Amino acid sequence: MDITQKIAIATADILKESYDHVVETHAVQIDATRKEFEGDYTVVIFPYLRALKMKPEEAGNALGDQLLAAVPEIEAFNVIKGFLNLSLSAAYWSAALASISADEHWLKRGKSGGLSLVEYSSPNTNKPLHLGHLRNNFLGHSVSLIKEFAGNEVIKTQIINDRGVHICKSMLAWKMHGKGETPTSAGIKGDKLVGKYYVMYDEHLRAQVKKLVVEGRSEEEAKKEAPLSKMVQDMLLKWEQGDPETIALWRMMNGWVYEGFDATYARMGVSFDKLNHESETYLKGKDIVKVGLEKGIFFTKDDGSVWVNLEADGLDQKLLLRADGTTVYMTQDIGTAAQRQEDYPSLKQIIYTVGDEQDYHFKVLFLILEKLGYDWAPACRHLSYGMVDLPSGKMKSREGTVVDADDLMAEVVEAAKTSSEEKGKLDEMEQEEQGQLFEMLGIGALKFYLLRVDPRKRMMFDPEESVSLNGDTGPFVQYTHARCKAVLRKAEEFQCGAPESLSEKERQLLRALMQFRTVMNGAAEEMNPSAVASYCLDLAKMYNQFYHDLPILKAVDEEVKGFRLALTKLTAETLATSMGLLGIQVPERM
RNA sequence: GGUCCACUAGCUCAACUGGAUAGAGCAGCUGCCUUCUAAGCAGCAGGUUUCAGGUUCGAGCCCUGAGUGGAUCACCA
Repeated sequence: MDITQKIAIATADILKESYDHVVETHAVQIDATRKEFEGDYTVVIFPYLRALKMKPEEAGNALGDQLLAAVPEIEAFNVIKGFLNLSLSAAYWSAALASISADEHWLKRGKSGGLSLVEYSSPNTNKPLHLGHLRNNFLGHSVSLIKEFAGNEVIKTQIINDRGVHICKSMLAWKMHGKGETPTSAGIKGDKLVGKYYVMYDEHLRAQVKKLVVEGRSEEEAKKEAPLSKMVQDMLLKWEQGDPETIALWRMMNGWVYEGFDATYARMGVSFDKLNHESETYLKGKDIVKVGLEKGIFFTKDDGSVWVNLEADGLDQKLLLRADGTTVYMTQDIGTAAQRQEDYPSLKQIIYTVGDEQDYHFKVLFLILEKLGYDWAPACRHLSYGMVDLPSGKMKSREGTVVDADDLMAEVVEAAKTSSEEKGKLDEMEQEEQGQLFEMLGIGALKFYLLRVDPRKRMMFDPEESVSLNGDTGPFVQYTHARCKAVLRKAEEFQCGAPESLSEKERQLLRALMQFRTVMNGAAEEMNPSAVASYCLDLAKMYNQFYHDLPILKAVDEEVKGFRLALTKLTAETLATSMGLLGIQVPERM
């Protein structure tokens, strides 16, 4: 049993037996003792002062005496104000380390928990991925891993927005100006090529609009009447009617984009178990809406459009089908949810990784799903994250301030290479292995940089800082792991020792290592990878202090040496596992 | 205008969900490599937690009001 829990139970017992004061064990507040005070764990006793009718110090001493007698692991205590600081024995700590090191489940995934579907990425198929997608993908992927580790079965999924006007724009521009250009002939990635035509369309359209405005039309009229707009609408219509030539073009250009995306995803280290194509699920949305209409969950307006009334839930009315019977965004999301229920009958939850500008949309979606009677609807979550800002402000494709995902990844890897070569520690490493290491460090730095911030918060992207390998960064954690490994390579066979006394650094490190499961479960519950990142940093800092202050291989006492080696081994494993949950690999040497 | 969300050191972020003297990193200054990896460690400096009230043993965190910034309130996705 966890020692803090043991102390909590003992505390509750004492309060009940001696003072007739009933406290739930989970309500007993026990924290790690702050480092400026003597002790390992601290019981906060302010809440019991009234019941005990004592002053803080008096109550602390009374409780401390009884805990000392009741819990054998406790060796000593001190009281400061309303805080009872408990010191645990060296025997307890070494036994704890030995037990965790031998526990084969400690660093392995749990088993309980239902089937969760995590959706992320979901880009439009008309332009390449950018910095915003990186945050989205890293978050979604990491949350999948964390949920899985906590015991859930997880299906990683994305919905591909392969339908609608935006892709038609690229298609049209390619048809008009492409001269049969392909990714191979142009020598660029497919997503980049399609993006190029999307931009081209936009430029031509703007020129046409400008001309019309000069001729006296309003901005809005001009946009509608521009020849290109009409051609795009025409093309969309043809697509919906299944015109073979249009469909073929659509297939080809989407194919280019997918190939490009796949290359980007591969480098990012993210993957998907299941894809949903919007071009396939939007029709299902229509069907579901019709069913809901029959059940009286939705209603029809005079023009024939279909709505849902959410006024009773404090929201407004929301359109689900246009008067002409075509679908909207919400309809498609309903259809996709229904499709998923069919694909996975045991589905318990869907987690949607989507920017916080869509908070309202998901509030509405979840309400509708609940009204439609999906029993897993209340468990659905919107993993809502804030936008990534640049020092120059918001990213805007119009102004060319978008940070391209491929470019950025190439940059961070290059930066990792440069700094590594400056340090010159890798001379003995094979060329190929070096390449892998730079990749690991660069991408690791980028992922860590984007994941260490609370997902819900908007964050600032500083290009300089993102490639930095010093300070609170991924490579700092990776370095610490490599450092542990270096020690372990030099060590002979060892057994976890049981020293007679422990130093402060050893206790701190071990206490942090023992926090592992609690931290991971919390991160899973909150869908918050930043909690894992913070944990990695804490652990790495503590290990480095420990490493710096105390000899490991050169410890004189064999018990001490064994203990410190065991600490080193567990630290390496814990760091590797934790970083793994962020989707970051750690090297053996660097 | 309605609703929602932010605001913490020069900058970027923490703070175990109400606990001790609010912590890290970066940037600045200063030390430590003939001892297990210096991508490290240690130190100095940096704060009225946007402001004004309130709740209580105790508030960065809860409540009220104000300020600043952002999102959203589409028959776009």
